[in-house]
Amino acid sequence: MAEEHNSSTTRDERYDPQRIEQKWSARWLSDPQLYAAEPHSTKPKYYVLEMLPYPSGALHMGHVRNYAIGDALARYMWMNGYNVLHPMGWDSFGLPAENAAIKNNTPPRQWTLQNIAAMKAQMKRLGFAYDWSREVTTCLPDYYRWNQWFFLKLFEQNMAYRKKSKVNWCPKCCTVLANEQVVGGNCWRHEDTPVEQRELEQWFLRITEYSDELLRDLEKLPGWPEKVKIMQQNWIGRSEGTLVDFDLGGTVGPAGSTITVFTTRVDTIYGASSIQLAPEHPIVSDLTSRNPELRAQVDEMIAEQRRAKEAGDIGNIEKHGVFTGRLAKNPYNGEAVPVWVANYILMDYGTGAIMSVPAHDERDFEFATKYKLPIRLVILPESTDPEETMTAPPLPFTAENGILVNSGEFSGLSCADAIAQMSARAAEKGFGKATVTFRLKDWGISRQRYWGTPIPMVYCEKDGVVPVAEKDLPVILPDKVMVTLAGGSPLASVPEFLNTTCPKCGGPARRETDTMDTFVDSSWYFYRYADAQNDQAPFDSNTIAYWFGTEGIDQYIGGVEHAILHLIYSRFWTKFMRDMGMVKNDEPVARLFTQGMVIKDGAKMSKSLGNTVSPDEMVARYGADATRMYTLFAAPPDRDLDWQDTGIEGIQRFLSRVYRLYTRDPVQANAAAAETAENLHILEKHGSDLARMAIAAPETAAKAAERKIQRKLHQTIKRVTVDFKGRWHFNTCIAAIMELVNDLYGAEQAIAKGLVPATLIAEVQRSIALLLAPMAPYLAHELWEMTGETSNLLKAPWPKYDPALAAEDEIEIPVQVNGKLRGLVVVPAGASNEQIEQAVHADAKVTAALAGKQVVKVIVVPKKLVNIVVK
RNA sequence: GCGAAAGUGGCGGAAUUGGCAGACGCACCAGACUUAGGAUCUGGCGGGUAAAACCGUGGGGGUUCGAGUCCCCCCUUUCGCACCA
Repeated sequence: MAEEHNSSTTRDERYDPQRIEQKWSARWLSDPQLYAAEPHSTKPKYYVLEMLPYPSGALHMGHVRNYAIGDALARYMWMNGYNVLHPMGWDSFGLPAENAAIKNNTPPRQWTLQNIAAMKAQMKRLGFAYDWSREVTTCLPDYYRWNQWFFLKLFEQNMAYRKKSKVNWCPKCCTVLANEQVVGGNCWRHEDTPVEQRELEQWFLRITEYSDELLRDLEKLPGWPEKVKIMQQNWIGRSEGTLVDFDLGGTVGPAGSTITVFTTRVDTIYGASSIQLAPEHPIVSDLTSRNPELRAQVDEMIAEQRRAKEAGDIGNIEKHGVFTGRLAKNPYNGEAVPVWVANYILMDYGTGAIMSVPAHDERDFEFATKYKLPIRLVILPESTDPEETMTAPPLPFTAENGILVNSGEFSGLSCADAIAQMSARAAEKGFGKATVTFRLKDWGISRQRYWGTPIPMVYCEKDGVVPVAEKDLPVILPDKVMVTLAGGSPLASVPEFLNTTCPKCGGPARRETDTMDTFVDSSWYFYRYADAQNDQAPFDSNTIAYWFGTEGIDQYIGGVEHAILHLIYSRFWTKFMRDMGMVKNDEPVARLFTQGMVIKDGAKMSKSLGNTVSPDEMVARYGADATRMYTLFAAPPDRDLDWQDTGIEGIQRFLSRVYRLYTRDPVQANAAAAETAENLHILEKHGSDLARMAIAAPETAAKAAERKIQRKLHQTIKRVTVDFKGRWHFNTCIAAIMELVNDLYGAEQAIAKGLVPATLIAEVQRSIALLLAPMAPYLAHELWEMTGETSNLLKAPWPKYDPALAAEDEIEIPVQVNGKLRGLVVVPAGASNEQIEQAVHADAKVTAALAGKQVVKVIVVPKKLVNIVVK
């Protein structure tokens, strides 16, 4: 103890992040208004948002990186005079809380709130500048009651409906998953657990109502990564095609029954040689009703498809099928074609029935070859040369531009024209029509779990399915629940919850016991931030209009893993709210940034690989500033970051060097400079121009030293500003500051000798504090104070550079001969081309390289380079 | 199979529009100061050479006075999609 006190004189000399960070942390925490957004302001607004975490118990490096980027941006915008909204919250419903409850016998609520407290403390220790007065915790009734409120609105608008259907079931989660939550046939949370198919009664939201708009409006999002937009586009999967009815001739099932096929290539229909049905197609049961052997084969196909789907390699199964013995009539040419059932036809796309055109589709070709079905060519390649006779292409010929042949009256048309005319014909004759199908399906939100928002519906024997009255919200999630993973919704075992009265008739009724998908919570949480305390409505529309404007959140930052799930649901929710008149913006997010992963030893950090790095440990060892700054320095933010333990030490070394620039004792520095004269001569021997000058002409030397530092300062401000604002290349911002610091150390002798005015030194010190403020806020604040500043650095104006001061007096021009570097000439910055050429010809190295050669051409690129072409 | 991104020293990465390839950092080497150094400072650091020449941005072609950067072909890695009719 005593020793620590004794060392106090030297303690201040050393960069001690723990001491500095504790000091500032205490100050920041004592002012809850510090990072508060202003409700009204004359300043321009800026809403910067990072994806809220799931409160798993501890932040990982991926979080730190994500939040370090957002925090740097928020702080930068504050310094640029914006009214910044920078909130944080907790995506706190979900399965891990239930698993933890089972494992540790801790109630989910308690477990979750403990985790939130722990992670919030971590965030505060890291110094992230959040407006905690707007904190959103999705598992608390004051938030989830609005989920329920929205559900009622959706129900009113017929946008929420109940349907029995085949759904994805994760046996580990013991609940249903949305299509978006199935990754390669497996559960998104359990990547090695195949999803099963179950038939269940479920609540769905009609996201497909917005299929077209969700696709079209991607064009309104120039601030989104192309990659994310393409992923969404693929997910929505819009496909234009034609429905065509093939008549079964009344031989099957109800008289006059038909099979409707969906095709994108109706132009090839004269080449159709069979109909292929999905094994689960409803008409198959009619077709197989008097043929048990056929039925058995179909059942085996269904089982096979299910197995393949669960194994995630549907698409690789070998194609096979079985002829049903029936024929169907092609309405275009009257031809009767055989009806087959095939294992490669999927019931959940299109109509579950296709026409098979082997000549112009690879899959059909493979199938037809196997079963020796006719392969009839009906499209020929479009010839570029009109003289050339059209020749038969190799099969299958799947190009989409060609000319129809063997297609009756449509022969001779181009494929595009034929599709239009043939679709029109179908509509006219009543056997089909042009149509659009989507891969996107309605969003199933029922979950057979406890820890989620109760769906506010009741079931009454008399009145059926009845919504809970708005005034009775929230439907509170009961605390006392035995959570188990044994099938069925845990809430069904809580009589106090389950048994209620019907809002309509007052008679006995049962509550819905399923809870909502947690992606409901995250679909609109960022609106709640803008008006988090509102207990009358989810939010006030005028407040939203202020923070969202017409384009949405100014900058959203998060991982690309949410490219489809969260981001498509959020877009849907915004469009629904807009149609309800609640918001004016069409899209929730104007600009999206997806940062790269944090990896180590070439792999994503994971407990199973044992390559995790604990933020707490890093903060304890190197401080929050170094930890944050390293995540910004090690790679540009959009790329994966390869964590290196020695890398963060380099950052800490840099911060120490910066700190020392402010603490260097002038007396000691002067003592060090006592040997200046001698040092100058040593430096001169090392080739220091400044040293040479200081001996020969002290006045000129002083000017030169001053100018050199001043120029570097302004160049640095410029580089940091441009890279920060324009490109988000924090790594090069930091590199630029490092260069400035290196130069200052290089000028140590000059400074010690008093060649550099104290005012300039002070300006440099203030500027470095300002430039570091977004990235290393603790140290920056300390340095700011050390320069004698008393204003709050958080909102101090970002430094400006003077282009005139940043400009070089002299520039070095590389000289090439035939494109190879042969010399370097130094000319005044404003030198004309003639002057440059003169200097070039005066250069010994260049003239040597030119000796005996004939100059063909001299290229002078102003201020850049000279290239002399010789023979 | 389709689509996208990437490939630069021992490593992470610079090079904004075609103009000195390798900024900055790590690691490493040498030196200084030290009782000591896992502190700090100075210098070196793509290959090659005694020094040059020369060779170098995944490979091969091309455009250009000049290519990491633009064009064509190919290879590798990562990610996304995948019987989507």
